[in-house]
Amino acid sequence: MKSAEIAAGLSVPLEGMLGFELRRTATAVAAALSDALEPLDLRTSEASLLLILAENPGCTQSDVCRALRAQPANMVPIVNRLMGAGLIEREPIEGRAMSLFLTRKGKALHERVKKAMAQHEARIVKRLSKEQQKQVVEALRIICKDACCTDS
Amino acid sequence: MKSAEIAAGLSVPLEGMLGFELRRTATAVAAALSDALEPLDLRTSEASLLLILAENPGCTQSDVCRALRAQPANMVPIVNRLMGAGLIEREPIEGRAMSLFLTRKGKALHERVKKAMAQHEARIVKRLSKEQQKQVVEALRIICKDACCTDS
DNA sequence: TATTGTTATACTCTATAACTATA
DNA sequence: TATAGTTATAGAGTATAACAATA
Repeated sequence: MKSAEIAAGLSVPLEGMLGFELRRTATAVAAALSDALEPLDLRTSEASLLLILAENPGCTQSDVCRALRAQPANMVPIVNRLMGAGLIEREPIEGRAMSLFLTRKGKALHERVKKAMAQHEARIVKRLSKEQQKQVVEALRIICKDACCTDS
Repeated sequence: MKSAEIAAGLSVPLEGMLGFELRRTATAVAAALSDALEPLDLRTSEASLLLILAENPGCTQSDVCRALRAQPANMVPIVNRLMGAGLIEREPIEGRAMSLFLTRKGKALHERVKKAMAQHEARIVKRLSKEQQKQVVEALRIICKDACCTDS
């Protein structure tokens, strides 16, 4: 007796399928994170960049792209917005490559981002044991690999 | 030694966080499903509607919305496209409510959707035991609930 | 008046193609 | 030529507000 089925009176063949539950949960979690970051006036992608730059000062945009498996084109507006907000700065290094750093303001905000992220994470895993968390992350990585590659 | 870190040369503080792995995996899985449905000229949302209508002939759009936790406004283009393709039809029932059905063509395509969905699902869980699958789905549901509600 | 459906709109993430600049 | 970054654009999902139609 699943509550969703009762409420809607419908049989939902998708319930219980991993792909469907995955999407539903990821959407809910993303929305929650978005809410948590709103007071900081940051989007998820922007907050991720701050976290990465804090741990990897001086790395380039393409470094970040590879790390996040993002498209270089999609990094541009993110970097631009953070630069506009005075949170990060760039220095040319080699070729067209740009080295990225947090400004003092960026470092200060990063501390708040870290806190917000940790709270968010704690909230979504609060009813899972450490062991369960580890298992889920491991399973997600396996699934991700099998979904990504056309491994015959 | 995680491969992503080696490749990029970056330390990615997000790796291992449930929220991040969730988003990454969900994105990859969604892309894979999208590819799997492309030969049928269906998007994920459209395929989901076919599945639901096959099991709940005669239900209304708002029934579907509640079942999928979707916004009514977002159902309109989906329903329109499937009607335009001759896959579903509607009958007025009560108030403004419309009863939705699969056409013969829709039923035929639904069979192919079911097969494609099953293959997709099999692909993404192929390296997980039944037990693991169950655990992951259960964990996802718990996470989803805790992310959704502002449960103090 | 409450429910159902519709329109219009906007934001985010993701993706691609075509381009510029530099070693 | 290969790499890094940029521009423009497009598609898909999700969200809200305002509206129309019907019991």
